[in-house]
Amino acid sequence: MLPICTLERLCRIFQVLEKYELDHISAVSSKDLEKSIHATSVTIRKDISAIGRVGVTKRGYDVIELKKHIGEHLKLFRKRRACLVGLGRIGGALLEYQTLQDDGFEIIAGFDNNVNKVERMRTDIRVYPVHELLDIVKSHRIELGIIAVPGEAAQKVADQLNKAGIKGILNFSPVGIALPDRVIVENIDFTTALRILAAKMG
Amino acid sequence: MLPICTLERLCRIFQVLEKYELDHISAVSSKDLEKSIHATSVTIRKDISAIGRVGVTKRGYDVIELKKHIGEHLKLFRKRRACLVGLGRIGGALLEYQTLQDDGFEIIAGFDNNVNKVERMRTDIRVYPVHELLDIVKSHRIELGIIAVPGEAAQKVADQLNKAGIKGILNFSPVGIALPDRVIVENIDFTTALRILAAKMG
DNA sequence: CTATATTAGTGAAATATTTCACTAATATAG
DNA sequence: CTATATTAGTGAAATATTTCACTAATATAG
Repeated sequence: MLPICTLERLCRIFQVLEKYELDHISAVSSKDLEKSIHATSVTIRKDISAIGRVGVTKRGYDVIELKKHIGEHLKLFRKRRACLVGLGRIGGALLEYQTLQDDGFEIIAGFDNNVNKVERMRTDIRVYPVHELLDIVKSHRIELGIIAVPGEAAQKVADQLNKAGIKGILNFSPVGIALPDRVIVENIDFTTALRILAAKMG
Repeated sequence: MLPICTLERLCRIFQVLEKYELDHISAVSSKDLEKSIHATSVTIRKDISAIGRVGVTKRGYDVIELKKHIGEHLKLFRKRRACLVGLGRIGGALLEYQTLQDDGFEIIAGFDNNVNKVERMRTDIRVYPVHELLDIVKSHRIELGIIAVPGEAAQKVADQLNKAGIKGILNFSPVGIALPDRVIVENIDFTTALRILAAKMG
């Protein structure tokens, strides 16, 4: 198994490569990646070599090839069926990210207690009331849930998603959610991120 | 110096303690924190003991006291003057987080190329066009910048903030920004977070 | 064509981080 | 009151991660 930190850096490298690709830059060295990945070149080479070598001496890595290589090893090209719970500001911001639709993630359903919210959204995902979550997630075989509800509702939503057999959760709410280890949880918490930043600033 | 990972966990513990405080729970054990922090109790005890002991055998930690203790060591109670660049969906969502205003962060100015955006916001921060960024950040001695602009504008904004002498940046744009080490950068990237989640899901 | 510089790859050493295995303290059950 | 269970704290061991120090390859300058 790949170390978690390697896995995280590889995802970030993947992200950066996408930008290089758009800029039609064909090759990139581990040294080039240092600044944007915030790791040393040797760490980056170790990370890449952990999934098999693809670099060329003196030229670096072929952008397209490396991206493909990382994507395959991390199974990033496999379409993931996802749902979005909570269609407030953050939920809305997420739907605007078409990258998600482009790249591996397919948001199949939205949930909100106010079903009319969909009318204000520029998207065509189906929106359901939260009490239908269990059924819809099961019947559409959704494997990934994005929680964008207020903190006080997050654990309840997480429990529902868990009950429906979800495999991973991206949690935007400011409270940590507790679930069995079977479910992978990634947190994105603005306030904590700001505090970490402040603490690092000293 | 505190290890980065300890520092990050302490920030998360701080966050969780806030919730306990609201629920009027007076004491918490390292075991209780395990699930929400996603670390073992012994790691949590090590983290806490790294900033000086405050626990009580058999009872755990006093919520209020521990929160105060962490806050002081991490200088989380010091007001930080911040600005927000980009008032689109994400910027808007951030402004709604009153926690930021409550707890250590004071958003003093907003920047957007469309200055009229302020009218749609339910907030009373002053909004300026981006070209005034350098002046405003300097004159208000803002030490922290939040970048919530589209990827293609992020590096330019980061350079401006750097030039204005900012100390830390919270970057919501999906591109990594390159700055001298003097500036602490913390990234929040939805797509990468989803990919990390997907990769961990296997 | 040759020397030099740059770059990937990698085993080993160094460093960082977590976990083990224990002690000390004390609340609680009986 | 006594035994037990629970919890914090912590040095040492174990593990994970990064960095060092090197080799091999090759593009580029001259």
